Amino acid sequence: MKSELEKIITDLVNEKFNKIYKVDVFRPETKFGDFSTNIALKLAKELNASSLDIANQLADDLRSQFSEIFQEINVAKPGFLNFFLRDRYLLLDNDLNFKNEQLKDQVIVIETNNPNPFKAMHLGHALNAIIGDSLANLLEIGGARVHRVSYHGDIGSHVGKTMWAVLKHINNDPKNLISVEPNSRYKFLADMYSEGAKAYQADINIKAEIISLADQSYKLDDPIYKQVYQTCKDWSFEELDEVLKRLGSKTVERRYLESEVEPAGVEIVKKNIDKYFFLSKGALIFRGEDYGLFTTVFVSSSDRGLYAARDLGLIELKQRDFSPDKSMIVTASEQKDYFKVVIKASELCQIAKIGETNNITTGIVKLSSGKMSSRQGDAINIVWLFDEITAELSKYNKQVSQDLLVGAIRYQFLKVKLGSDIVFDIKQSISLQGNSGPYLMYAHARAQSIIRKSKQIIESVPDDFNIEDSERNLVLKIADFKDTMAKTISQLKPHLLCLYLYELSQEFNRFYEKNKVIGSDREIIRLYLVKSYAEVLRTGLLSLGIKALDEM
RNA sequence: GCACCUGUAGCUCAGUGGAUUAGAGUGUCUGGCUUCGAACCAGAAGGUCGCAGGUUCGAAUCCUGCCAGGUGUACCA
Repeated sequence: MKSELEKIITDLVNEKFNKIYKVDVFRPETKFGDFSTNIALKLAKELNASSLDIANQLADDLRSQFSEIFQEINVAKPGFLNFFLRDRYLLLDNDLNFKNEQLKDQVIVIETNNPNPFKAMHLGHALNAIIGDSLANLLEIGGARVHRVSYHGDIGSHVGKTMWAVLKHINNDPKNLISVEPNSRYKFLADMYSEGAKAYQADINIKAEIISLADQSYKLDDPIYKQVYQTCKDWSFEELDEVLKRLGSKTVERRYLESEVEPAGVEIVKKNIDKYFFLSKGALIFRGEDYGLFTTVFVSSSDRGLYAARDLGLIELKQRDFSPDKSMIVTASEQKDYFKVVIKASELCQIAKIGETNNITTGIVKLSSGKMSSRQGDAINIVWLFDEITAELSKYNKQVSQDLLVGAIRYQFLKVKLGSDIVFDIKQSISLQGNSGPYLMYAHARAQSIIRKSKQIIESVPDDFNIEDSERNLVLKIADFKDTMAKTISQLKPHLLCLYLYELSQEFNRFYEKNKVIGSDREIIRLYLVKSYAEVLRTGLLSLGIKALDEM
């Protein structure tokens, strides 16, 4: 309805004052009206006239020309126009098509997760995966042709740390890997990494050993090393897949590994020597300062492609595999400036079109209190969070539904503005009350319960549709869905949708408290509202990767 | 040092030009289940919107300066 109103008023203003203005209509506080516009205030300056006079003129014209739409039009103090619509114009727009002009038919490749094998997946990885996956959903809904990919570090120092501890643990005999129970492999690798990381810090001789083992991850020329490495890598991905599934993320189309993109990256750098890359202290560097950035080493003095070269290779491979119009890389904000360098280099080397690659940055997950056990270093293992939330949920139900767990975690991470740091407080993060996933799920289950129990069948808008005061706020909120969704997609900000769905559910709960549906003489109309609400909530949650439950 | 980000209620966060009382959740206090699911609802208390100027009919929101915190800044990713 918002856009329709904007069009009506824009046309009127253009005709009346012979000027082209884009009129904005917004939702004011409910006491002022259903919709408002400040166009008179803006016109007053241009026309050098009283804003109240202009508002009154517009109000008169709208009243006489569109009396079937407007119940009432008020002019308020500085010059606001406030509109109250007739009931049937408040109805939900049933056309739930969210195709976005900018996204339509665009080929977009997006990295939806990037946890490393050979170590545990921590909260930061989970945040990254949840956001990446949800953004991919939104892009799809907006009409883009989305390719989900992932990228993982299977070479380098973290591999050395884990391998050192693993080899020690199995006495350099791959056969001993059998002693690790299949369901404890994840924990095993996490422990091995932790042990290796500690030893690396503590002992200078072990440090040298680990560096050497890290080096082997590139060459794999030792048969025993290779076999153990391969097994652990396979285990890692089996476990990562499992964790990602538990997070509610969709599977990726293509999994890229650092080991495979490194040669491609080094080749690009070497092709562009003395053009964009220069030899300095034995390393190949990119002089970022020339572009307002900073110098970055792409190939080390020992002729190894560093992460910048790998990212360059990755960009090329994605280009080759998908020829995307847009490529999105989701990372933590600490890599923001670094990616400006890589993207600049990729554009200069003509691997990717200018503006094609975007780095979307998420915040960092921080801890609110230092004293948190069951973690290594300062990284909390995501599995631990699963267990904590499951324990909290089981206070209500013996059987904790996987969908509810997914909803709790995803909502928790998505409700904060994309890019903001998340201060992780365990108490708050497992809270099932207030602005939380379970709150939304609960409100949905309540609505479904009414729908199940009512004997009335209603598929479309009741003929004699009208609204009572106690129902009005819910109707207004439902009607906001389309705009909210459009905004969420065009700005790629999931928190806008989260906030909306929460407020929507609040309105539903208030409605529920005040109005009896079943047995009421307004049962048909109210049942229609309940169904509309449930449908909007279900659709909204689904786009965030959360399945609304009918019962819980 | 330079660059970017952040600073809103005890805590965690929305709100980026609009409406005499700046919004949620949480925490504290109070009230509400013989009535469609109380993982809910209603109410109270709680804020110099980091500080100081400026622009504007109007500023948490825009501009300038300052203060505080975070992140990045050549061979880790």
